[in-house]
Amino acid sequence: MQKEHSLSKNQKIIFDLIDKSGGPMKAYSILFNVQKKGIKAPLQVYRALDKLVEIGKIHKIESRNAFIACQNSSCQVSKATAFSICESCENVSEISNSKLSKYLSNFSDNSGMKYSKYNLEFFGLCKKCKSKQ
Amino acid sequence: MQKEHSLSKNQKIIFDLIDKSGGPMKAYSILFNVQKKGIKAPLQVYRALDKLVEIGKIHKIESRNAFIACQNSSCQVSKATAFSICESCENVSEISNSKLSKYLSNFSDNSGMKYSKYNLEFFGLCKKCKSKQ
DNA sequence: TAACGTTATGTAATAATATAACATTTATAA
DNA sequence: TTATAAATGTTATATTATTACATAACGTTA
Repeated sequence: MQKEHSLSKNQKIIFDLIDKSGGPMKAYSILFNVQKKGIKAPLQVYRALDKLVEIGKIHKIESRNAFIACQNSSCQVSKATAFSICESCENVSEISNSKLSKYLSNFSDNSGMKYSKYNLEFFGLCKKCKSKQ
Repeated sequence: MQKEHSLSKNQKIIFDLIDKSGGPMKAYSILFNVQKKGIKAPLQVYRALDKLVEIGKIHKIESRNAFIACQNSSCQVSKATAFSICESCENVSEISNSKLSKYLSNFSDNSGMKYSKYNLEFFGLCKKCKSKQ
């Protein structure tokens, strides 16, 4: 049993917003959406985002500067993430494929470096966008 | 035989700088370094970077907002990239491992989405930094 | 070479993303 | 309950990237 993180007020507000949105959200869009709840400054948002990333409740989509709620219930920490990104509609989903994660977690090259973390982003067209072409 | 891209003036200046640096460079650091060569504005840098990324001469390290010269001579287009990043000294190197690239290029999940591109970033401590701990 | 389309360049302004610095408050644990 | 860590609030600013518009260079082909 792992320790459950109880979120602080701002962390909870921001996590709930991202989680409910169902997709990736950008920091300033989050800020705009939580201003009515008293969160007024970028730093308040970034601090909550940092913490949420740290504990694995959300992930950052690096190529998009956006944040998405973890869709993988077993994901306690963000150390092995993989996403599929549609280059047309920008839909993002988290890939949870145990073969892939096993393969990457065990990957080592000839540098002698041991990797403790990875992030993988796949790009293409989702089914919907493909059919619209 | 693939078409050889001849770089324009600005593209060449900027590629040479990044290539010679031997590591990742950030856009505004590039700008600072090429001002003596007449490139004065961010947009001139970003335009050259965009083109160089497009033709595969450089890659963007998304998690660092930095650009590195392609270290893989066979890399004509940036569609399958993997990097190893040291979280202490920020050294970055491109991984060229045919098994890995084959595995990822052929990867498909149950979404039915066919991926045309991917970017993978591994994180850890390089040998040097590990030994210093 | 003239005319055309495409690619690259120059320049100014501004948008979007993220952090520094400092003061204060709240939660946690010894 | 006191001390320590974690979170918050606020202002200012740093960093990264794009919009908009004007001009120049290049490549093709009539």
